Amino acid sequence: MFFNINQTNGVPVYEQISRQIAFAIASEGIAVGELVPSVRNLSRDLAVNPNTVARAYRQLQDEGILASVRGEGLLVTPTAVKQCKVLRKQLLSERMLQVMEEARQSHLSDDEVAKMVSKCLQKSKTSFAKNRSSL
Amino acid sequence: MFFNINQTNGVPVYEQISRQIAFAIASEGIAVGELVPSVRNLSRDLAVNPNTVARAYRQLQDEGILASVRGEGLLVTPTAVKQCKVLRKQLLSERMLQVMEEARQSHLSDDEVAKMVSKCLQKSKTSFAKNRSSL
Amino acid sequence: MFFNINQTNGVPVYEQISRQIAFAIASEGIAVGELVPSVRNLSRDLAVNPNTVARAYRQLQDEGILASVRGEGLLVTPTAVKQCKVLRKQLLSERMLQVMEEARQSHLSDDEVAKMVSKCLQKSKTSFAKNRSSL
Amino acid sequence: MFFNINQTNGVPVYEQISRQIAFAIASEGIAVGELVPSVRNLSRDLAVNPNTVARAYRQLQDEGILASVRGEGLLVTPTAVKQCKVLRKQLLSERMLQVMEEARQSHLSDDEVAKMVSKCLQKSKTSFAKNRSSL
DNA sequence: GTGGTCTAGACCACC
DNA sequence: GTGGTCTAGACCACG
Repeated sequence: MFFNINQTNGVPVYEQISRQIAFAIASEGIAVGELVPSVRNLSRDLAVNPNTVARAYRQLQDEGILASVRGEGLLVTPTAVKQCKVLRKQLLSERMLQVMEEARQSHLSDDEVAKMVSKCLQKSKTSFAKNRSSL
Repeated sequence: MFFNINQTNGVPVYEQISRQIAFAIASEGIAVGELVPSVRNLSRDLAVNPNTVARAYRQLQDEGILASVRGEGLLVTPTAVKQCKVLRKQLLSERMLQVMEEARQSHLSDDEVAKMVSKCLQKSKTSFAKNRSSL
Repeated sequence: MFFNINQTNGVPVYEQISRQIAFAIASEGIAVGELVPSVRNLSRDLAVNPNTVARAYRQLQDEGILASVRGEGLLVTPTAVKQCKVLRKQLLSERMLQVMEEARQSHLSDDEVAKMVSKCLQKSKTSFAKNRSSL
Repeated sequence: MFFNINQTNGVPVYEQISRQIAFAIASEGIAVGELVPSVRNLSRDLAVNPNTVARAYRQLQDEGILASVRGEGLLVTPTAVKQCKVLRKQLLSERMLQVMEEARQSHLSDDEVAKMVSKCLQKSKTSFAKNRSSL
């Protein structure tokens, strides 16, 4: 599993965590019935406070994506994959739409917007490939 | 001028304002040498606390985009258009890249990402047209 | 408003708080559109940590019962009364049923259970009256 | 003997066990001098960690309700029935009173509370009958 | 070892 | 002043 926490982009850390966990479940990087990393381990790996991880996990529990097993840990519920796939699409397209609308408001021409989009798409592809190969 | 303030999307209101002022300047919706709306008026129009507008203006002054004229108000500096055009590109592509990278991280396929992008682009176009016509 | 926090009965404090806020809304002790007590004030009054109150409030926000207004506080949403009335019935009857089932399991006779119930009902009535008059 | 363990209602499992053992003794479902089920057997039957059963038994030993016989197991002490009857009444009426007080605090009218009580009583009766017949 | 709750206190953003 | 986030660390319950 690979996490990418950015402490300075304004997005709450707990939100980044819960989101990335959900994405991992959606893409079946974490299987149903499996335990997610323990609060303590993950907090150590990400160098964040355990409470922050706990909050992310609590959020996922509230959504029925994780369930706690006493003394064991938190496991992925049977319905989680479906939920996470929906969630992923929602979250991403929500943000994407926001950006696109801001682009429109900026009075850039259609062409310029389109150009910027394809540039960013391309850039993200290469940066993603780079991160991937560095694992 | 048309502003689009969203009180609930997490983006600070003062930043939405300063950004949209800057975009308006970039697209020459507000001309160099012209006065921007007074804090009082704008805050009334946007149904926002005057301090919030004042803060947005202060930020633009700090960046040299606006300058105060005693007893008159705030006017757009000669260098503002250039600065705002740069700023606009920076801000937009920064956010756009962020979103695209998140899309990559979500393990959606290139196709799915591309489809989502074009959908959002399209959607933003229509919603923008709608808002525009309703002015 | 009167709160009754019990630090030692096993029920999480944040849960007691959110529940009692919800009950207050259900009985219209706090009106729609009104602000609930500030985190800092309530935490001081109840002698609990502000984070504990914040957690209770966050839970109510997640349920759509409260909504935050930046720089102002948290207010009761228009749909809250309805939701809280439903919630109240749910929470109470859930607990009540649990107790009744435990009573059954204890192999007490119907008569003995009924007697115990009416005794407790009576007792709660007088204790409630007492608390009420002592306000 | 029939146990009814609920892993998810917040009540510690070991307490559910010790309580139900005590109730069984109170109603003479387990006779004085008899051995209670072995930790190993009971933990298997209840699908619970042996430590959890051991803890429940330890608690009952501490209260003098069970006593260990080397090489044999744990037996019900002569004073147990009396103690358990007292305990049962205490535990049940304590919880029941708690619920009733919460009902009062919720500002439901006497009538509504009474209605809810009788409903739950009824419901518990039928659910108990059902469980009983399914043994 | 696991998660859950709570405290104390810092810092930020907004009004 | 308001809520929101995060850290640090304690204690509990459970396995």
